[in-house]
Amino acid sequence: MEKQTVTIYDVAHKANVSMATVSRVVNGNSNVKPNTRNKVLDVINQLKYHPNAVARGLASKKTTTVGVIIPDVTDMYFASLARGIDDIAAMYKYNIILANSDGKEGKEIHVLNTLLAKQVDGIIFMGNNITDKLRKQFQSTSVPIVLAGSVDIKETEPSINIDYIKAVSEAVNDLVQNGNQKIAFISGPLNQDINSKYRLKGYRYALSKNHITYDQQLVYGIKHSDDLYKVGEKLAQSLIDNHITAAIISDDELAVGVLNGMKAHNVKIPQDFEIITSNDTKLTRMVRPQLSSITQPLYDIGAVAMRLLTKIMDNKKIDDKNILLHYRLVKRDSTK
Amino acid sequence: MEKQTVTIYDVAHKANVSMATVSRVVNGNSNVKPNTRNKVLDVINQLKYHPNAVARGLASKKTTTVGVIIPDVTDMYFASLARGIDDIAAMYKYNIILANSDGKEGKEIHVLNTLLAKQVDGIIFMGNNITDKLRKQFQSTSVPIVLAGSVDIKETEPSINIDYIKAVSEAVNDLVQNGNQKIAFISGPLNQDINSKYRLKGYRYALSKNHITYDQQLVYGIKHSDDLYKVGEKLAQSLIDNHITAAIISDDELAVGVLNGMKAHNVKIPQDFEIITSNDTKLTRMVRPQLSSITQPLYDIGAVAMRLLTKIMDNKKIDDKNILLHYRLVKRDSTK
DNA sequence: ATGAAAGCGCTAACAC
DNA sequence: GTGTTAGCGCTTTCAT
Repeated sequence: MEKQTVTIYDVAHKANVSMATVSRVVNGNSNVKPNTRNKVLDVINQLKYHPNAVARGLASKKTTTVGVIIPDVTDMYFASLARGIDDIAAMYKYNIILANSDGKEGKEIHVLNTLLAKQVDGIIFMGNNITDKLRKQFQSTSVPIVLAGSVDIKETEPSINIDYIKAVSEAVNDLVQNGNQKIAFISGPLNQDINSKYRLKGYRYALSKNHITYDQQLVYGIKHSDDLYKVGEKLAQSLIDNHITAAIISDDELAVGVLNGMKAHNVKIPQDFEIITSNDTKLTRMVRPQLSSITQPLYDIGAVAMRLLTKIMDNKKIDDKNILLHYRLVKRDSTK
Repeated sequence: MEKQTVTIYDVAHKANVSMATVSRVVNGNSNVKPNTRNKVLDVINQLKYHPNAVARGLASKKTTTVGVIIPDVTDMYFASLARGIDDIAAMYKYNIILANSDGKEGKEIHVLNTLLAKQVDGIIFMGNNITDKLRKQFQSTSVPIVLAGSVDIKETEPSINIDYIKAVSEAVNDLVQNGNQKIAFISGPLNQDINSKYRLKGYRYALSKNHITYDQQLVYGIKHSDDLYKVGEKLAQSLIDNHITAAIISDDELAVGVLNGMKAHNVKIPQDFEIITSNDTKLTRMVRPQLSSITQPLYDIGAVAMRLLTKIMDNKKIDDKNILLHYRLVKRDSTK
């Protein structure tokens, strides 16, 4: 009872045409007489013929699948991008192979190679850090790669991001305007470029603009952790001890942790402590007080990345390879 | 400068062996003299040969990829399952093609067929409702399918779930023990079996056990919506008007909405209103008060589903095709 | 232990 | 407009 596969040959045979003709109607090639087209279509229906994408992929050297490397699907930030990616992919008849990397270089490289082995037509990479080794891997393949919500300081690959430097700078400036002098910078690992070379830079820029001296003590670079929320929660004590009155935080879960941690210590938000977070995931609106945030067009970052990738895969020339999408600063209830 | 693909032929040629032998070493077949194996391995490294998975797929009729149909990756519940699925898939050297369906029958069927066209070796389906049409599609393919966190009232396909009836029943019983008489049942659409045939059943069972008459007025079946959180928030007024003092809620985002909605109306949680939610996503621990919840082993549901799928794909016989994983009731701060 | 050769199901020249 | 045919890169009998 193995489902006997019906191939293009069977259809051709039964319809009294050549395989080429069947292939043409299946692929919507216009060079087919309406008559024969219908005949073929009929047989296709009778036989319940379904094209085999693997065979097609081997013959045409295109799989209409793209690889998507993501640190963790359960991270709202990346999941939101992934949704944008998949929607646009579907729109262009692509499928995505999704692979979690935990942001670990080893996994990233491994998964990149299996994706390549599967002959994906393109790759969208998400990750907080592009190491030299990884960059080298990127460059050693001819398969197009686009970075989504992920910076490459060397900008060797096309990418979609927001201007993290300016965004953070604006946020910090806001905090200063509200009267804060001791503002914490809380982010993921500082050995990740996005934190040290972008966000922290924006932070320092805003401080200097406002003639506030940079204090290393106020910089919290969280090391890689499975549960940023908990880390944030535990940070509260130190924040209080250091007499800090505000924070710019790079991750929403981390920010929620800080928020709850502070509240647990009876610190009033925003009266005694202000928070601005960075990703504007739906979390920001679910906690109380709602978190003020840099807003990013999460879905669009993914969507634009995928759209850009399709262009590159189609060999269309692209004008801008490192695109910055618009961000805004949304004041909710964690700022005065 | 097109990257000239090096094939198994090139390796065979340069190593002075047949393609069959190269194939054997690549696939770890033991029938190769250590000597030749090493010779081949050497050449593989020199030539930087990488097997083409598409060609392999066509020849072997196995793609080592499985399709994963998910309503929405940005839904924490499903994303958590997806993570479990991918981890186990990776462990077994499978990749996953992830496709969002929005839980819409049309999309589900469409995506199922493109997955099949891509010759996936198996499929994991997640969705709140299995329609007759969908079930028919499932049955018309010989590709194994496993349902994860998704019930099929007819149990035609293998599935991994928790016992929703008992879980909800216990939760409601708890609410009654706490003195509540007017307990709302809040869930997604009641035309979805998981809500009407399972959860609601558990709710009614607990009520009758406690001699409380079932009141249709207290049953809130939310129609399909993009933003359950907002829906929940708006529900508060009605809950108050109906003098309801507790609720069992089927979705965490929905529950958070209700929680915040009630708080906005100055209703004290849990003193004046108790909430038990159902999925125990990390959201439950991020809001204040923290939500009491039925706890589900989210990651494991996905992991077990994938593991079961590998067994079926390997034609191993399976003992239990409809598996119920353990749940518990975790009392946090939204219950007395 | 190794090789020869026939496909896997389709596409893409190229010819007519 | 339609057909012929040579691959795409690999696995898998079947011999030896």
